Amino acid sequence: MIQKLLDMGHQKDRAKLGGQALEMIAGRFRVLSEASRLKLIIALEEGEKNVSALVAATGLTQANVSRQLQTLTEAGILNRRKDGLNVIYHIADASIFEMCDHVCGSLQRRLEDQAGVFAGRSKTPSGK
Amino acid sequence: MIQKLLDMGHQKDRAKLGGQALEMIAGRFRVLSEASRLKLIIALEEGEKNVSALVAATGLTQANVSRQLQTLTEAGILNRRKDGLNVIYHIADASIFEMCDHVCGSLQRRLEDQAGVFAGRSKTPSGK
DNA sequence: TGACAATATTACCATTCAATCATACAGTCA
DNA sequence: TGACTGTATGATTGAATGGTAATATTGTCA
Repeated sequence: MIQKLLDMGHQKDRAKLGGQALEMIAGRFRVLSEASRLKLIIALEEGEKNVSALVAATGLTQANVSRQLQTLTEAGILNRRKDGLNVIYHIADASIFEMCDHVCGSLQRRLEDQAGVFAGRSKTPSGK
Repeated sequence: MIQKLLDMGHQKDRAKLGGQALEMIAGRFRVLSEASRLKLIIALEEGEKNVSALVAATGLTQANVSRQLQTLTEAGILNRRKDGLNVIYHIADASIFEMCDHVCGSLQRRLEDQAGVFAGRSKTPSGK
């Protein structure tokens, strides 16, 4: 099974992605599909932080932060390190930020097209 | 509000992304967080298809395909075009595929690291 | 040791949502 | 017109999960 999953990366043809691989990809997207988790990721971009600092930075409750950090860590997006009473989290997979930028760009293009419609200069008719 | 969202793309500093922008980004990820929808996207990579063809290509039920196509279209990822009885869908935002490749690469690196642990040649200790 | 601080976990509720069935709608052709 | 095909849409159900409050756990210090 591990091998089957590893094959995924070497797969030239996305059409041959198996159900398991698709589920893994979908799962990764799902981890990023919650604003609270994105908040945590972004707060960690400027440097590693312990839980208390993340609570302060995001305005989320301690229990919630702890929970979402677990999700992000299990997904391999964050790493944790203990330092006395503190647990310090940091970004383990910086490619996350490229993904966010990708989405931002995509959303921006979309919004600009929509704005264009209202301005009467539609370039990309939305086949309604 | 539109302007606030448009600002998103010009934002140099992700830390300043507002709550609305974060919700939009999370929403985009959420659309991609279901294997059935990824299946449809991948099926459309080789070219536009009508609903029946997508049902055949994915093995999903017609009602389900129709539902997910609606979600994808509303998200701006697909476009629709009517041709007689048929409704033909095609990719509207090809950057989706780069995102999938990104995730694939990220997952692959992660799996290889994990495999390395089992092989006794761990390069990236997982701070457990 | 006891008191305290930082983090994690448990139990729970409320919400979201994918999937399905049945049915409605739209377009074609006889 | 009616029969048929392709697609969309309620209505419903079950499962997953985010948020929270309370509590447990872990480590520090006096």
